[in-house]
Amino acid sequence: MSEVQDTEAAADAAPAAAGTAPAVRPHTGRRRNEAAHRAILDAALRLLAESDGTPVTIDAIARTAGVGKQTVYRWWPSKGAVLLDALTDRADQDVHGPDTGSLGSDLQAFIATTFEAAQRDTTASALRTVAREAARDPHLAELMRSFTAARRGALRELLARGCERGELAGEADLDLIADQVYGVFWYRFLLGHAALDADTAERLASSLTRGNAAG
Amino acid sequence: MSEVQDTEAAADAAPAAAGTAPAVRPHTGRRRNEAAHRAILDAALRLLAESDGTPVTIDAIARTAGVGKQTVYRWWPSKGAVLLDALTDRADQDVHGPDTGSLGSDLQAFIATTFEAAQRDTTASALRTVAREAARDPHLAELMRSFTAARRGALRELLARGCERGELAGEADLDLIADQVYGVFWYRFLLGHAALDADTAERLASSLTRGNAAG
DNA sequence: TGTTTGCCGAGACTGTTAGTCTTGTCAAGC
DNA sequence: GCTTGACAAGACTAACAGTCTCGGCAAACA
Repeated sequence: MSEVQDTEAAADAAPAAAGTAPAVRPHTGRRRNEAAHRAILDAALRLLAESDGTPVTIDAIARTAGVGKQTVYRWWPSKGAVLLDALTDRADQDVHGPDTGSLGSDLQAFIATTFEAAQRDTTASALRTVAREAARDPHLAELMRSFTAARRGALRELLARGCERGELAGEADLDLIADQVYGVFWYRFLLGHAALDADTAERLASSLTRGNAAG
Repeated sequence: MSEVQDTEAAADAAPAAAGTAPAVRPHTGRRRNEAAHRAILDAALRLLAESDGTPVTIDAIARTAGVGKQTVYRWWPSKGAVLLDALTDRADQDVHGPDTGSLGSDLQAFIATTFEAAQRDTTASALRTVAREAARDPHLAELMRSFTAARRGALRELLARGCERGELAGEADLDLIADQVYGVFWYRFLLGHAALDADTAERLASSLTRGNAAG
């Protein structure tokens, strides 16, 4: 997700003919400071986790990281990009559902894991804040869309395996089932009117399995 | 939902004893202009409907309504309150689910109606904008919470009827079922990655009915 | 060693918007 | 006619995203 521009990658290109575009030349000057990069991500994550719902500002991130604002914008194109990068930085990027051989237990494990991961203290507040910011920031919204699409895709695969095994009806709408899972998750997560606990995960999994079973 | 302060309502209270709070006295001076109130709501609704995702500003509402900004704040406490009021102004406030005697058809009708209502051109854009604003505005978020709670309550009643009739298992989690409906709805409505059509409503209703049937 | 290049921190600056405050006007009642 | 309080207009404040500028410093190279 980091937007590091690699100037050196093109350094071995042939020199441009005279009179055309300026010659590609090797990188010179001071290099980007990886420590600043990390400090920004760490600061963003900490502020996100500590946020009580109020938006996290770029000024605060830069100040906390001991970094100039311009440095933030040198590495990321917008505030949203920093926030989402901070959030996904340490999370497994390749989501992989469990594969126990039974749809019921796979699904329940997947849902329970999702619920649990979002409840972890540092994550919950950060995720909520990012979701809130995404509502206003089209750039972040796009990043969130691909983020959620990846998760949904993993769940869909899990469901497809169940379908192949004949545990789900052939005409079952896998996308709708996935959206029921993530719909409940986000709805409860953002409104906070009801729990997202292991018991809920179990009920949800069994309701979905029964509701879309073959036969 | 209008936050009209009714100064006159307390006018017939007994005069305060000397030395305590100032005496309640009848209203004097120019009265509030009901036409301005309506003009603001109409302007807000129109701007919400026309909004292409960019936030609707108070300045724009006031200018469109031909009204001073202060007048807006005289009637409503915050921008969010105006927006939600504009949105709910014409909607049925008392949500009532259908009652055909069969859970399956009741549920399907309820979901289909919900999906359909949200798709109406003027509503969809307005609802999306209000949801986006609610993400940043705690006051509006609170109003939205009670707004959604009312809808969820109507759905829950519908489900409770089905439960009494024995169409749902006694141990079925009615709140979870309701949250699946509204979860899918908001998830798809806000992300826009999949349709909210009559077919989806039917599949969702039947999946929920089968997944939580008695026996 | 000295020069060039480009990142660095610091912070001033611009533009936008929510919400408040001010001013002069106008209508309702006494 | 006087008092009261709503009214339109718009100046003002405070936040915040994102840009720009500046002097400083480190990496490569001559």
